[in-house]
Amino acid sequence: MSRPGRSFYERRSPTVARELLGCRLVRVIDGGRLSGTVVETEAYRGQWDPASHAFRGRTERNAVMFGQAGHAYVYFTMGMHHCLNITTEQEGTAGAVLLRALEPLEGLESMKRNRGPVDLHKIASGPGNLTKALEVDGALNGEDMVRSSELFVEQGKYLGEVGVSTRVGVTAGKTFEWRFYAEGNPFVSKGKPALPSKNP
DNA sequence: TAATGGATGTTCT
DNA sequence: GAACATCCATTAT
Repeated sequence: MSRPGRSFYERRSPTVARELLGCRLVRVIDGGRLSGTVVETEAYRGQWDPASHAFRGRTERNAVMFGQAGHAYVYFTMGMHHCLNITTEQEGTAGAVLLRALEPLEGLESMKRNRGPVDLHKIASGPGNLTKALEVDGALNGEDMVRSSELFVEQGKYLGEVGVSTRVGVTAGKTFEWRFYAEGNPFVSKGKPALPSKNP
């Protein structure tokens, strides 16, 4: 299985996000492989994207988003969870793709141990659950996923129908439909409804 | 089955 | 001090 090269990631975030569907995310721990097929992603960019961490410019936390493409951007959110992104775009331009859900392939027993007794379909469904299942945390922030032996992507192609929607859990930037998912795949996280019902 | 809110810590205003 | 790229248990329908 080959890996996408640097140039795969050095493109616009939404393009990379769509093409990551069907690829395999691999996490190596103590020589064992935990992996799964990417079934849900979200694209984030920089100054044009008000939902992005990089919208207000470079800070200590989001510096990785401005660097070379193909690196891991891991951040801690909501006091509880880590989220895993892969940086995109040309160096100097901010961009990243958030990995939201995997369909588990290898290391299922380890993932179950990491997550506790939950439904198989939910083991790596949702960005916080995904990082917990694969034991990804801040120590991997900045990791070069093109060269890393601990965390990387293997080439794959998704041939099914691609669903598109607004991004989950963001309050700004709703004009961009930059969430991509494998249509009908039970491992995709449902997220919040796109339009919460409000009384008039 | 759908909606609500608490846990929890980092970042930015 | 407020907001936040979340998750899940609890409550209401």
